[in-house]
Amino acid sequence: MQVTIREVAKAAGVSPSTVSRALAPDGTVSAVTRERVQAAADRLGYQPNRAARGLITGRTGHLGVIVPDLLNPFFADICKGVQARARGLGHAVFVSDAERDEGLELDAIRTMASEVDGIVLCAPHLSSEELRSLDQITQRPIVLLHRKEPGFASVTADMVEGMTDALTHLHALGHRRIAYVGGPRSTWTAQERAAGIEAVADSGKVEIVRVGSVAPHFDGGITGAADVVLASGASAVVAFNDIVAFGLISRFTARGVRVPEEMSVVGCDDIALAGMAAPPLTTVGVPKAHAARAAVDLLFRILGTPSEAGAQPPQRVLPTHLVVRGSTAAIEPR
Amino acid sequence: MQVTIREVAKAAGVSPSTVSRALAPDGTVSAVTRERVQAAADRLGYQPNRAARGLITGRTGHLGVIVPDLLNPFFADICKGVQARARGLGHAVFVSDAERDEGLELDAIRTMASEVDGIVLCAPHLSSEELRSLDQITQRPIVLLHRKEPGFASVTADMVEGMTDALTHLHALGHRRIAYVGGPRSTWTAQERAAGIEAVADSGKVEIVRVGSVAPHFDGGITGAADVVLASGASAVVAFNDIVAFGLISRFTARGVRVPEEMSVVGCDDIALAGMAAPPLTTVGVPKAHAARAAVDLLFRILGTPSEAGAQPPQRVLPTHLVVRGSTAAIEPR
DNA sequence: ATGAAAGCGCTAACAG
DNA sequence: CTGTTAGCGCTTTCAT
Repeated sequence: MQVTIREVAKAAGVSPSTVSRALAPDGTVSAVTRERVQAAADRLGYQPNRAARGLITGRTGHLGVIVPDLLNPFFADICKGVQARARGLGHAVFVSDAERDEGLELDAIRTMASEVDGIVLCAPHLSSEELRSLDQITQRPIVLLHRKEPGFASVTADMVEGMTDALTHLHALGHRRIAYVGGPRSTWTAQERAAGIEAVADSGKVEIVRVGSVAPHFDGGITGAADVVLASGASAVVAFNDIVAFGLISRFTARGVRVPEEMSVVGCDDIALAGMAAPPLTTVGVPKAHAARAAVDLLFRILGTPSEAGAQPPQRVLPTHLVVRGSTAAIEPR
Repeated sequence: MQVTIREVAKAAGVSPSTVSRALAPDGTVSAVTRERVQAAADRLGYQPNRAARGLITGRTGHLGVIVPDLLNPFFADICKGVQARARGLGHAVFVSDAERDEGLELDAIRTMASEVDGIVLCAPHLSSEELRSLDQITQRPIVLLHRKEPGFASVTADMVEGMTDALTHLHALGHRRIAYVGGPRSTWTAQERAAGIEAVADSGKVEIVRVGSVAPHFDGGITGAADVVLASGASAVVAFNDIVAFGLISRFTARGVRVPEEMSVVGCDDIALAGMAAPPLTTVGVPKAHAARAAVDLLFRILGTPSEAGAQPPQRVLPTHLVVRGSTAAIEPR
């Protein structure tokens, strides 16, 4: 069936434990032995059985990542980043798609908890209470990605900065009345981004028209929001994310409103397809792969250091970068 | 740390082996004992340790899925499908992104093999020989997704049908000279799709202009291909996939060629964003989630039945569906 | 129907 | 530096 450590031991003429040590990064073995064991292992195609190892070390060598929806390229990107970094650190990763469902997010965490060393969690739908309660149950460290919560380690993007840049950019182009189409109100992300907008609105340089909240996918809800934007007299619109921005543009185009000549549109996330759209989308670039890698690194740092009870785990905030493309333009002089 | 079977045993006043039997679906225990054990397990919040179980049963309860690039929504969709079905069947899934690299595809398979019950493999970059050699090594069942290979179970889409539909659609719109921009020549997928095109080309109803092969992402290579298409005198183009189609459209637009008025474009895959683009993309819809589910089901069927040596494992071919949107139109009368 | 014992493949003491 | 011993948590003979 599978080549075990005993067979390698026999082939190398040593004991199983010596093989174990020779293959461990910090095992105390002579260089000669290590080489001989390594050769035998390679020749036999030995793959250590992580389950057996985990049984004794308490480490599974597995990481988990939970996202609300893999169909959203934003999260696919995150999975890719987590996976790449984890591989670099010798860990395999379980991916769980929670289907934008609060219950499934909880389920996924509980199921995973006993099978991984730690979890990178993107769970915008979970309430703070649920999040907190869960920390008691799963004894595995969790790093929140794109969500900040007291008592949790996290990696987030500075959305106040991002939204400020977006609105400043539009202001510089002459726009004074700007619509904001928000995301699902119950999600942390939507609240965070809306807060970013409000922070700027308070400055009074531009007038913000708040247009409800839409589901972050391309559908009827967005169509309605687009019509509201059109009726509002705004000359530019910032969308909750790129997908929503695409939906708005599609509707504007259908209504004969040209982007960016008659309406500037700014998305958020900078998913890969943002640059491929017509017109290419100006958007608030949120770090994805980078944030994912940072989250994994944070997880490993926590795994490496015994957590002091009561201490606030590290929270890392990454910068955003406004990516100016073709969907924004100077307001037309009349 | 974690509640083990011994603690449950003690709490229920029975032996560990009885707990094991009581909790197994087909364990031979008296109803009373089972109930008592169940109660104790629930009370203590017992979660069986899959690693320990797997060590003895040889089943891990894990599945693996390997894709060439999670950033391509096509594969993200597949991961989502695999994950959803696996969860329904009580399995967690490892995802591995091979970064469009043949070596990493092989690595991923080997690494995973010892940790999963089976693998859903999307590996367009692997050669047939590598694939075959690998089957000898990993004793775990593999289901090929969107690739067919003798000796392997597989789930694929009928690309001859898909390409036929695409070209028939364009023919009906009056197009007679149609370009085809192919994908990376070394990949199975590109060969398969090109073959689909050739099957129709042989019928002689339309003239096919074969335009090189491009990497399936939005970049300079596509720009060049778009220019070749423009110079070829074709009035329509079929692209290897939707991403390439987006790239072509972008270049056409930049060159002042209107889509679909002056150039019809057909993509392939029907990724979620195909319908959100401007214009919305006409594309050959390839089953993704459906194929992913079928692959998982096939994997479980194989796991459930002892494989007969030499027998050709099942190969399932799914239909495609042409999705007509706004990027194709009747040729303009002159 | 239940308990005792023997490992699955591996690592971590403990000797030597 | 290396071999021997003893399990990790669980299932599975084999007795009873």
